[in-house]
Amino acid sequence: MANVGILDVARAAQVSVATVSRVLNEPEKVGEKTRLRVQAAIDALGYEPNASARSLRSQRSRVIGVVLPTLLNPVFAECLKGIADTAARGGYAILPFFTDYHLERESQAVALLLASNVEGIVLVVSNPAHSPALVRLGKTRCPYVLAYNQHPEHPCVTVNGEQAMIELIRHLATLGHRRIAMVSGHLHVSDRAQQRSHGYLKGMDKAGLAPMPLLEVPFMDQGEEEQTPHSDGVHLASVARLLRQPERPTALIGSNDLIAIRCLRTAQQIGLQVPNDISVIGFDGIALGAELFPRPATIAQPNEEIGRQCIGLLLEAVAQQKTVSAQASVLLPYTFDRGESCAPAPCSPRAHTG
Amino acid sequence: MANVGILDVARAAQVSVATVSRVLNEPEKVGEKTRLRVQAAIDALGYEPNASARSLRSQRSRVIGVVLPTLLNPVFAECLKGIADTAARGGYAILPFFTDYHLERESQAVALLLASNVEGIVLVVSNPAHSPALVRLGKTRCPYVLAYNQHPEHPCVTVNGEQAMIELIRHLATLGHRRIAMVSGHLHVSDRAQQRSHGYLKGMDKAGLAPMPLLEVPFMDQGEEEQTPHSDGVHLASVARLLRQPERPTALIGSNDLIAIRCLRTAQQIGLQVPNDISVIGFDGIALGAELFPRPATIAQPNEEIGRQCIGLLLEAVAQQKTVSAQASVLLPYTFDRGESCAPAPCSPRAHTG
DNA sequence: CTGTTAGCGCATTCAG
DNA sequence: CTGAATGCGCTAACAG
Repeated sequence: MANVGILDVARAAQVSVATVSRVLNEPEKVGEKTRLRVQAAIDALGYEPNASARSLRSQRSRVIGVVLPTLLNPVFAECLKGIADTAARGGYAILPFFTDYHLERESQAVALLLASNVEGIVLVVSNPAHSPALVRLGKTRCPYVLAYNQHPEHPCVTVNGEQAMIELIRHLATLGHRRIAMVSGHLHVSDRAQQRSHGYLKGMDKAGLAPMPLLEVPFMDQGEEEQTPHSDGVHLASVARLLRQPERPTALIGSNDLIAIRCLRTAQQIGLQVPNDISVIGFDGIALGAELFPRPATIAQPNEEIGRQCIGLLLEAVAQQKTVSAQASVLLPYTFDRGESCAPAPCSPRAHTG
Repeated sequence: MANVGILDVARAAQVSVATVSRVLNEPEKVGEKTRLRVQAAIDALGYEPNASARSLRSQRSRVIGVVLPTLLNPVFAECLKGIADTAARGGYAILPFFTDYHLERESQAVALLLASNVEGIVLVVSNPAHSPALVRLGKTRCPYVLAYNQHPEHPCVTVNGEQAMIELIRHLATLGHRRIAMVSGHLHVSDRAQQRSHGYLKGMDKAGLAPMPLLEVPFMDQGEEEQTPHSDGVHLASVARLLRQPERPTALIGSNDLIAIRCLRTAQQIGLQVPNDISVIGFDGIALGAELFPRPATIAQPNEEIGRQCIGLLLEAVAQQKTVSAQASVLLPYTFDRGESCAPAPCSPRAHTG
């Protein structure tokens, strides 16, 4: 049992509790001999320092708080893996909360985390520009880092989604695509979606192409209530409608991989060949994509690395007793993974040649 | 900031700290008037009780520990969602650890959790029959519940994987399948895989069919090291070989959905039509399956519900100051989701008629 | 290098 | 119903 306290160890090792505490926290300040004896006692008794007491006394909880939208989107699961691994390696545990994209739950999570004496927080908020949770955090000395969000006044770890989109459009244009459509999750709950759709518009403009109306679809990892199930599986009605038109797009971009995968399904259901009839491209680079057929093209983010870097910045700040500055923000490189769902535009369906 | 202590509130409300503590923990024992005044002070100052101090003093951390193999398999992500949601609803936070199927990390996680004063633990171990982590836990008063594992001497929440497999085989036999093969993750790291493959053998036997050699494949969510990447995506060499044989199976069962999805890909890559040429069936019922085309058939487990029930049992036990008994184990119902990857056996490739 | 001692912030006896 | 006092288990001064 864990009911063996520091005092028991001290007695067993014939030393004072202070010495035991030292071999635990500052081993170098203890004599070789004593240290070994204490360590032996610790091992023998199976002593584990009480985390609560330690945290209360030292104001160091050895816990990092995490606030994520959802685990149902593998992006965040992958990121959390990076976070968890790195934190564990640094001797930290994590205390995660999931918000399902609800603003109140973002604030609530931050409040709970602060009360828990977490030494730092990594979070993904809906929109850093209008975030009650961030305001609350800002009044604090608690270091924090945003993941996936982007804002000049906050420390962020992400990729340049707008830039990535612009390059993607250029690439698609090179492949002969002219009718390129975008399907996005709700813009009001995600600055990522906003940036990406913005990049889409900008990219289309730069490429001299006419943007198509943005399709905003409900997204399974948004909101807590289930949607009406369809007997034949998930179905993106508006996308299906679009794809049935003679003037259908030759390329379809999902604002994230989950949406892209659903687009893929919708296209295949309709009987379109991917990528021969239509190219489908996603954003995120979730690992699961590699298992699919066709492997969806995607703008791949280093999701685990994003998590790792967040913890890295946080622990660095913690060590220096300061918060993470906005200048410490890092933009990680993304890569375009062509997968098997992206090809040159087909010439066939009434394409305006030239 | 959270640096407002109970004493500040007490002063502001003109009461003693004891009274403030009471309105927080036993409001009914405080006079209406006093309570309101104190509550007002709490709100005004934005007071949040210090979790560490509270935990230290009361031995109640309001935290549930969680030990899972990995987040890269959506099964556990979904389960964790159920855990997190239910825990939060009950006023509990979660402290998760991920083991990547390493036994030592299971023990280590349990040790850390015990030291953190968690009030209960839900875990998925490799094999409950030989689990150092469980042995350690058993010496404790800390209530725990196993998820997905199955063992008569431990409280477990899962589905009957063996039974499910037997029924699946029967169903496949009904559909005319005779050459049914199974692809499994490493058996030595998962009692689920063992049960499922055992069910396969039993089912084949009952159906009067000859079992085919079990294919054991490396699995992406096992082990921490990455495997050699293949330029054209993940490739199950042994499965591909099997599928190229003239006497190839007409149905392929993956011991979990991730494996099934990879089998799907492999089959499609080879040029087989699913489900016309071959049926592919998985196990787990991960939500993402519904987005794929073809939607993989699967034995669907209520993953979130499994998580919920674990927390339910745990909180119940915590309330009664006792551990969860093995008798409290629950076997949840599974359902066979035919998806779009399972069809009657084709007559064509050299099938032994009769 | 090691021991002694004083709280960290709160919940909980025990009086009143 | 409320207040004063005690200590949860540990770390951090400060002595020695």
